[in-house]
Amino acid sequence: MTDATSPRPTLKYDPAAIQAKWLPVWEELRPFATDDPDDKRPRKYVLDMFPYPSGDLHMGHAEAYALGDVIARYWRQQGFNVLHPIGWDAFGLPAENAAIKRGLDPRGWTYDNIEQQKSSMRRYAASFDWDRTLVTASPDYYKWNQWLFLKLHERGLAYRKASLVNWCPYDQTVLANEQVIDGRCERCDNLVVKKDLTQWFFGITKYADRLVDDLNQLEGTWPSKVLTMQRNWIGRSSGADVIFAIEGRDEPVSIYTTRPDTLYGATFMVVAPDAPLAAELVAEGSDELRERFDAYLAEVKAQSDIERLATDKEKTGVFLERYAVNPLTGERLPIWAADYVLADYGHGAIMAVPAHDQRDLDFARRFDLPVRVVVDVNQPVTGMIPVIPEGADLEDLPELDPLADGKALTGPGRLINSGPFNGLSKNNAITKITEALRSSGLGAPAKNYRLRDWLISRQRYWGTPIPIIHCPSCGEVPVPEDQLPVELPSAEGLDLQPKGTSPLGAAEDWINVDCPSCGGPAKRDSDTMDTFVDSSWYFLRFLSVGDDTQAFDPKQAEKWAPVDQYIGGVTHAILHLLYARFMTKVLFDMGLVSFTEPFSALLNQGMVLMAGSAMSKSRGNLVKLSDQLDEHGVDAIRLTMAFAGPPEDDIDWADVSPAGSAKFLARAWRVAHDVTSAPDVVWKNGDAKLRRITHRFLADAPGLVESFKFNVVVARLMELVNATRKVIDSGAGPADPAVREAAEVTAVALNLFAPYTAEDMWEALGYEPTVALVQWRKADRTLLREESVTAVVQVDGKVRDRLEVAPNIDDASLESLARASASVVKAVGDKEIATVVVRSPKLVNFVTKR
RNA sequence: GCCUCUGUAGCUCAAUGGAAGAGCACCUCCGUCCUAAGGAGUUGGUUGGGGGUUCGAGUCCCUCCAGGGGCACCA
Repeated sequence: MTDATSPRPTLKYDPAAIQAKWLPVWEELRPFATDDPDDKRPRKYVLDMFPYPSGDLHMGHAEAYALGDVIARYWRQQGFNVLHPIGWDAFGLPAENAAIKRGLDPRGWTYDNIEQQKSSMRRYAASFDWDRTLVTASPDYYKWNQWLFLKLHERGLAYRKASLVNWCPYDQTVLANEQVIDGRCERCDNLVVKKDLTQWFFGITKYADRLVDDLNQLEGTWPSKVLTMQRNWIGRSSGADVIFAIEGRDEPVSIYTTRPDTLYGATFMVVAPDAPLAAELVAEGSDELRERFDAYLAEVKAQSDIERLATDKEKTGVFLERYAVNPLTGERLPIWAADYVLADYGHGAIMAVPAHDQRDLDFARRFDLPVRVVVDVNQPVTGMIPVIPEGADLEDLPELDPLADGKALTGPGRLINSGPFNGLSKNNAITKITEALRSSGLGAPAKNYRLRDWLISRQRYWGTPIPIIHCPSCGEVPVPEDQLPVELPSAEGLDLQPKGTSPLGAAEDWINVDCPSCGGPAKRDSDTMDTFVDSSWYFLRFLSVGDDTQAFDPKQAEKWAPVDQYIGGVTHAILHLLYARFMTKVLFDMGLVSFTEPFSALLNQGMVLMAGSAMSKSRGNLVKLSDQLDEHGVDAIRLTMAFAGPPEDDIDWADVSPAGSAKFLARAWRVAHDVTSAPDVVWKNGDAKLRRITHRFLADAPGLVESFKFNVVVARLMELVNATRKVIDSGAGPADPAVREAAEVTAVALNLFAPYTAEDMWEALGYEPTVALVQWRKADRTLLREESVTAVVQVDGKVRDRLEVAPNIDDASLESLARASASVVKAVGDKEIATVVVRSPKLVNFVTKR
């Protein structure tokens, strides 16, 4: 029926069939296992942020794991032994809330979801090492959370203190600062209130400097956006502590300022109304003053954070009828209490310099306080050179009157009204005045941080129990290491409803224990740990899953860690990454790891949107991953994720075409099936043009993958397939060796994006599975060279001629060729040539005299 | 308000300071009993606007416009 002239019957590309065909083969082959101790390949650790098992996988997971898998598969093709594990961040509120709602144990709900996600990931063909999974909710994981807690406790890095903490009235639990977004609970979006409670903290502020400084190591391999966010969050600033005497008080008061140069411009002092100092200062005042202060304090405390943070809010405050003394001038400064000064930053008190600080200026204008300019910003300086614009009329310079125009002068300048410091530049004055204060014992250089210690205790059930026993006679007693883990008791019979105290407190059999120290009756700590503790070190546990003698084996850490490439959403740009970085430094100090940063490189993938907005059930724009997989096949979805754009950009599902991806895969697949030559054909006899395209691709793709330009790789692959098709249909034909070569390269490259299709092509081309372990072929450099290139000849920048020349032509020959061109001669006419720019072999430009 | 990134074909993106390109989509044609798959081909641009540096600017500088992100009483 078929003869030479009729088209070959079109083969049917059936994604469902090839998925069913290859999945069991791979399960059998275990191509991604990393358990061979004799493996001599160099190592790479590629890690995707592990998922929270809140249901089946969704489009966001599909994107993240598609992109992470490109990287993992790529490094295998480059000859690396790639560790690419997966686990579950399985503790936390959603499981507990779901359990309450459905009357189930969080355990069952969590593990059911894990099973579902696991089977979806397998079908999705993510190249995970399935022998290295972990679940943070399992006792053999959280035992080591508890162990770490005890280690931090030993080092004074885990401690309990009473403080005003963020409290979510809906979830009935405390929250870390990091979990409060715009004054609202990160999880449930309800307004957060402040509560005075005794809670457990990790001393992350002790590491603040290192957490900032070590970010420099990550410059270039982490998104600069994330580095900025980390720096902002830690919020290091430097300046000076200045000691002010207080009239009628024995003890002086320290304030912190970043602008010691403006000390002569201080016209009043402000203390935080909720700081102990404020209460003390009014204690001896009139009844009327105390009443006014108490009313103000009550008002401030009643404010939600969201109200306090409103920047356009008018300044409020109360004059405390007391005075401080400027240590350099002896000037009396009235002391006010105002809520724009925070009790828990610096010393809870400031010197106010309204001329040079916008907040102080707003306050001064509101309460008619004096404003004195001490830095003349009309004399700005860079280094030693004044930069007043040349010819500027000094009379025309703007008046220095912040009181009138409401704008504080924050820029550089020279000091005025500052006694012996007049004439110094701002930066110079900062040094000089700080030094003057230090030598007379009135101050010292100081640093401050926005970062606060990490509040880790939670009054909820579904988390790691804190391994501390409270004994009436011995106090806080750590659970001895050999008694770990402190297992979470069954939820059965416990009321998990949030009520402000941990549900564990009601587990009588569990909470009451003998004190490990004195043997007397004692109680376990009933709080559980923030789940960010779990995820702060999980990347190390993957190296030693199943080891019940240690959290991780330092020798394995030496071998694999730190993570070479971490992949995850930008939503974790602050919280998770900061905590993992902190924990790594603690482990470094303990001598357990030899590195100080956990993730050498970070890739943030964007989100998957639908028609411009985030997908959600309530919006009714939810695209179900399982539907997409059923309709288009796994490979088409993975390819769509990679092709949609740069990984860090959001993908709008309304803008992409999974059907188009499937069409391309079918084309590629058919090309492989059209190949008629045998695997041992001699490449060099193949079509030269196609071979050049193939080898260009081989040469370019690695660099593109390594710079995460997956979309460009896919576009290049499409070009390659189109070119191959052309040779098959209207060129040298399907038997040409170049066609086979191109098809093989396509199969190997497609393994990155579409592993099922790639495997099936590989089989059609006559090879055994699995294509995932086939090495990337080196490009043949000699094929990349063009035998001739087009040189552009310009006259005065306008293209006048094009010349076909040898790629290695020298400047002189190219110039004389160009000079000989008729169109050049015509364009130059009788004008004189002034300059000739030669950039062989691509360009000659004759510039004429004008 | 401050800082920052990005504006190139309908969409997604390329282009060491040297000819403005690719993929997808669109359109036309071939093919087919019909439809679709499949194949061939053609369109498509003031590189957000303006100014500057340069022999030469998408690329460097200034400015404006638009969008994204971050920070926003942390002294």
